[in-house]
Order: sequence, then structure tokens, then C-alpha cells
Amino acid sequence: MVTLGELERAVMDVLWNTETALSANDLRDRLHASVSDGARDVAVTTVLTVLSRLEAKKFVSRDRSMRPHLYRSVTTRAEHTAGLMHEVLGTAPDREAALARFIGAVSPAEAETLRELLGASSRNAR
Amino acid sequence: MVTLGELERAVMDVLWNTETALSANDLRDRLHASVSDGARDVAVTTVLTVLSRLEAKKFVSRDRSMRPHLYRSVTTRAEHTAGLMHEVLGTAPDREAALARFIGAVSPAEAETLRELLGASSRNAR
DNA sequence: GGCGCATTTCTACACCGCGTAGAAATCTTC
DNA sequence: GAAGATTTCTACGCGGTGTAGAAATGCGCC
Repeated sequence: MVTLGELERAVMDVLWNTETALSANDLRDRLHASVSDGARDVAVTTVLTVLSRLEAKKFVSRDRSMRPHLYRSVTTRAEHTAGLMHEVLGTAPDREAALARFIGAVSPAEAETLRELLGASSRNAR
Repeated sequence: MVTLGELERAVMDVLWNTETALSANDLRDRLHASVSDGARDVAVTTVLTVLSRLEAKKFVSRDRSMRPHLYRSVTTRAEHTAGLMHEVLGTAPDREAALARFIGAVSPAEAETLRELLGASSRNAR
């Protein structure tokens, strides 16, 4: 399972919240400015190292046609989360049992959401 | 996210497939015998080390009242998988978007399963 | 057409989790 | 209480991650 470290995760959080592509310096600033929590203050070279690793992991793509290079996330956060969930589910030999447990622990409101999502996907089957 | 190494995972696989509690030597033998894949052949002390770590991670419980100690998994595999899925889902700021993606990538057959699980949980609400 | 600055790459190191297992301690049984 | 089984302690190597300086590279301007 491809997993992310703390800083890698923080970088992805910034990228996932940003429409446009960012430079390493932009990222460094936003990491510093993310008052929410973290409050990370790292050197730009550190950001670049992490970005290289994230690129190798196929989490970000990089536009090398300009200077500075611009980075963007390859997937949306929702895609990433859903993909991870499927990956976890895939490790279970009895998928149905796992799904049953999963559904069993879902809030009533979210169960309703799920019903709608499933209903739609079934009725609009193409 | 609490994650498992390769050997830790192999040990949990054995324990999850076993009703009764096992000793370290039992485990060692079953790891060796699991022809399926792995075919791990490790020293019993290695198994014991791993079991200690799994105990610390709350994945296994140990009965110290006898010699040899007996080990069993704390949760079922389905519970573990479902728990992990919820943990992953919990990292998403927009849970609904993640769920939508998740459902979108589910096979038709499994979608039907999910509909049943959800229908049941709603109709039999207690 | 080279100089200075911004940017990127290279290199390095420390830390931690995990696989691995011997040495030492502890327990059980005769 | 000695022998063998079992557990705990200790240890090491490896790979991933955070961290960043040194070195290389590219860009814009004089």
C-alpha cells in the first residue's frame, strides 16, 4: 500500500486544495501559512525533495517547461481516498463480510447518502 | 494510520483464519506450512518478537496464564478491514465526495450487495 | 556572452519501523 | 535442582521519511 509521510501528506493537502499548479516556493509559503494546524516551516529544498518523491509515487505531476517548475496533484483527494478504500477492501478475502461491517458502522445520515448514490447508479445504469 | 509489515500481516492472516488461540510454535509451523504463498520460514524468536509488537499495537491478545502463552487476534479480519476503510474515509474532508467515488468504482454485483445491506439496516432499524 | 540570482538536483544524515535472530533469563517438569 | 522449552532482551541491517546544505543549472540582464 502506497502510503504518505506527514510532510508528504501536508504537501498533498495543499495541492488538493488548490486549483492552479504551484511552484515549490508557493508551496513552502502555503505550508507555513496553513494556520489550521501543522504550521510547518521548512526549507524550500525540503519541499523540493518531498515533491520529487511524490512525483516518483505518482501523486504529483510537474511542468518542467518553465522555471520555476509547477506542480499539481495527479488525482483529486476524493479519488485518492476512494482508491485507498478500495485498496483496503481488496486485501480482504471475504469482501462481502468486510463491506457488511463497513456499512454497519456508518451513520444513519451517511447510510441514506449511500442509498441515494447506489440507487442513482442502478437506475441510471448505462 | 496503524499499518502492518509483511510478516506481521502474515501472522495476522494465520490468526484470523484460526478459531482457537495459538502458541508461538504453532504459529511458526503454520507460517511455514502456508503453501498458498509466503512460505515463510522464520525462527520462533522472530515470531515472538512480532507477536509482542502486534500485542503492543492491540492486534493480538495473549494469555500468559499458561506456558506456552497463547495468542489470538483481537478483532476479526472483516472488522479490521472495515475499520481501516473508515479510518481512510475519516481522512477525507469531504466524506460524501469520497463515498461517491468509492461507490462509483464498485462492481454492479457488489453494488447490489450494498443495496441489500443498506436496505436491511434501514428496514430493520432498531 | 558572461554575471548574479533563483531554482533545482545531489548528497547526506538521523530517526523510526520492521524483519531477523542469538544470548540471556525464566519457567516447567522430572 | 538439572534439562529442556519458552520467553524476554538486545542488537543489527534495511528502507522510507524529514531535513537541509552544497553543488549544479538555468534565466534575465548589462
